[in-house]
Amino acid sequence: MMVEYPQKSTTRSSGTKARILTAAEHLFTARGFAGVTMREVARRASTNVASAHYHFGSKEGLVIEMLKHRIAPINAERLRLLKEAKHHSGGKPLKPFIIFKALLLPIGQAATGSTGPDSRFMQLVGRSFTEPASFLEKVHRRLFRELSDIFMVELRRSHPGAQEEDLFWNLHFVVATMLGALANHRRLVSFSGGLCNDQDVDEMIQRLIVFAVGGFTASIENTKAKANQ
Amino acid sequence: MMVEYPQKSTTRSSGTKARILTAAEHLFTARGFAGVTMREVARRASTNVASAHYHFGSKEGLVIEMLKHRIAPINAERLRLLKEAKHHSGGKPLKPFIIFKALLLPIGQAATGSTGPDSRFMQLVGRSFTEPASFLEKVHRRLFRELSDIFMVELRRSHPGAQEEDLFWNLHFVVATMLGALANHRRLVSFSGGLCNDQDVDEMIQRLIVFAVGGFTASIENTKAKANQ
DNA sequence: CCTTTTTTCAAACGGTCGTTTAAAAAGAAA
DNA sequence: TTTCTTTTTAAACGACCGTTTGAAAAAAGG
Repeated sequence: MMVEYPQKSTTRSSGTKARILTAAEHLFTARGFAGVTMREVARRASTNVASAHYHFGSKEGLVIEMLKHRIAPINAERLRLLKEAKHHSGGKPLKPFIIFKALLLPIGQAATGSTGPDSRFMQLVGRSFTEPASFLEKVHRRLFRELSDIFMVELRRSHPGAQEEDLFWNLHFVVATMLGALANHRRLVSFSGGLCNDQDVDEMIQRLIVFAVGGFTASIENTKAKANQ
Repeated sequence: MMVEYPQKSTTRSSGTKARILTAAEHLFTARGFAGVTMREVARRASTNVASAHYHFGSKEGLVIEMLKHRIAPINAERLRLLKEAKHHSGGKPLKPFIIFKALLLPIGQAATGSTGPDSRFMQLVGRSFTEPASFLEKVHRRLFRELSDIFMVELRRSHPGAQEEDLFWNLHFVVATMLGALANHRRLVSFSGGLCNDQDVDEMIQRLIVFAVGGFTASIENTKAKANQ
């Protein structure tokens, strides 16, 4: 599913800026940031390179703005689900299952559009983390730092006896599982000989949540057991 | 830890080929495949671009040969550990903990060299999976297809009642966790405010194994419970 | 209408890319 | 040494990169 990028406010431009963003999303998803040229983006958007630079300043600017447009709504939905869960919990600590559902469900929703599942978008997010471009680190910090802090608060509340360090490690593993699973989805299809397909995104997310909660809980329990012995 | 690449057999060359491989490993690790030029590799290896093309044919050839040199020994060690475990099990199915230890320990060993831990190499492997370059897919199939098949055999033996599909999904998640955790290790250090460091690779692998086994087991049990209800 | 601002465009700029050429240097075999 | 093969080198090739220029077109304000 490729989203449409609506105009921010009342500008005079036609849909050129939005077309460039959509084209960039398709191309960067397929071939990475370094593997796509501004000329290709412009051609796919039925415009020219100068127009792309006029709207985004630079190639970096285009990449950053596209990632923001895609990731920000997902993170907003994550925080909304978390707040909703807290509202229904009556002040009690949330269960890990609820916390990680809030973290993982929205990315599945984002990948399930009106035209069916689009695993390419999931690859895009996963890849944005492993691409070595240094300017991406700043974007990630801006986009995910606050999210990480808020989820850590809930994890602390739900595991009062746990070490801070353990919570960080295991949240890291959960995020790693999510990113790795999304980014390398095609390998599963290939190695399973087609037995596992990539059409049912919901199924994948459900499996992912179960795995993440299981790993997280097992790891926390393991450390607790070691401390008690 | 950057390995030294010994000469394959009795060639007339001096260490140029080995120096190019080492230089390529450093640079590709730091900035990705598309982000490094042949000229940079040659300069770091104290030679010139024509020499690199003479030894490796093309930039793709250099990337492929470097990955092979690094990954093949790791996979050999994985198979050795698995065979050793089978030898000690007396014909009984291996426990998931033993299976995943064989899968995950060797990558930790590879990242712990004489000069201390080198998380850059872990990033390299993780990145090689998310880089969009299509020629990498062929390399991965060659390097990991057999490994995947062999580990699947052991997982089937240890989970006789489990669905084939579930085993594939959860092996995928384990590998995804490993790759994601390795590739994005720096984020953990950053988001934990330095509380979790990246110096103790052994600790990381131990935590990874516990998480992986926990997630795998929980997911298999979950499906079994659903089937029985 | 005319003026002013925003948006689009073809063309070009300076640079760097992966790769190749052709000749010199080095090494092995005799 | 002479001959033959392998390795190294400087220089160049053609293509493409991100970005900029300057002017035309379009839209908005009066």
